[in-house]
Amino acid sequence: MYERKIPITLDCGLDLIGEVLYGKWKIRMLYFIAEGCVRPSELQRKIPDASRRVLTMQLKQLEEHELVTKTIYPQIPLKVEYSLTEFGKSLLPVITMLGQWGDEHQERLRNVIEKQYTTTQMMSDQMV
Amino acid sequence: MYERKIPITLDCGLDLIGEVLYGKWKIRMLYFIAEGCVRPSELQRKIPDASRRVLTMQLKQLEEHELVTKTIYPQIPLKVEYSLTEFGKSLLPVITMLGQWGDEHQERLRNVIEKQYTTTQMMSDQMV
DNA sequence: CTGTATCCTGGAGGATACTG
DNA sequence: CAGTATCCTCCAGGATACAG
Repeated sequence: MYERKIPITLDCGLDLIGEVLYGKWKIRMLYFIAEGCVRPSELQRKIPDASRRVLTMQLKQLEEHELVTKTIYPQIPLKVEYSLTEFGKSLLPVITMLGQWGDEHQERLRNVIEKQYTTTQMMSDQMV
Repeated sequence: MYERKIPITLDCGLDLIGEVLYGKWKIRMLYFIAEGCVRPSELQRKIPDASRRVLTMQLKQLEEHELVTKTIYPQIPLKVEYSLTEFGKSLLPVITMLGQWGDEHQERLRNVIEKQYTTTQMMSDQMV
């Protein structure tokens, strides 16, 4: 029907990127680090819904995946900064595209998401 | 440091697209449907790791989010086909880009992922 | 300030068996 | 063939308290 416009290897590419981007806050963190929020406390402020523990964990994973670099300044109080590696920067266009699509279809998205939400609501209301 | 190259609204765009793409198999399903695997059984075959139940659930969500359309042919045995809406098709470039990035960095990705995996292994080995 | 150790919970997703 | 109903597991992520 769509005549295989997409080369098959993509399938595996999706796996791999999924591996690296998996984690509730990772994309956001990359995004904010790119924006200049390079210290954990800044990120924490930007993403208040995330717990400190998870924030740290996912930063560590990003580091293991070589998307960010961690720099420790041995001061009191401690100062830590994260920055994107070249590898990490190569991901920015992808993230930008994700965000742009969401942005461009903002209204429609809000509609369909809201609609689905209220449907769920109705169902749980009926449960009572 | 990176001087805010990315417009701030992206942040919300990321939320919205996340909402719609959230689900272990959704991106894959969209991808395969675009490729011409339009029947549930075909998708099931392409994604054998997914359970029938979840496959159906996520298809239903994609439908609610207006990314796919469901067509039922009242035959025995039943025949069902899914196809991308225009809205859904607008997502293809994004998916393609995701997959391409993963594809292009395939080797490096395999390395860092593998490395992290073995690290985890070592740790759980030490646990013993 | 940054990071770790514990404990706990929600809910996504799997297995299985069933209906139409 | 397509979909649903139950039941169950597992772990990502939150809360909290503490340490360097």
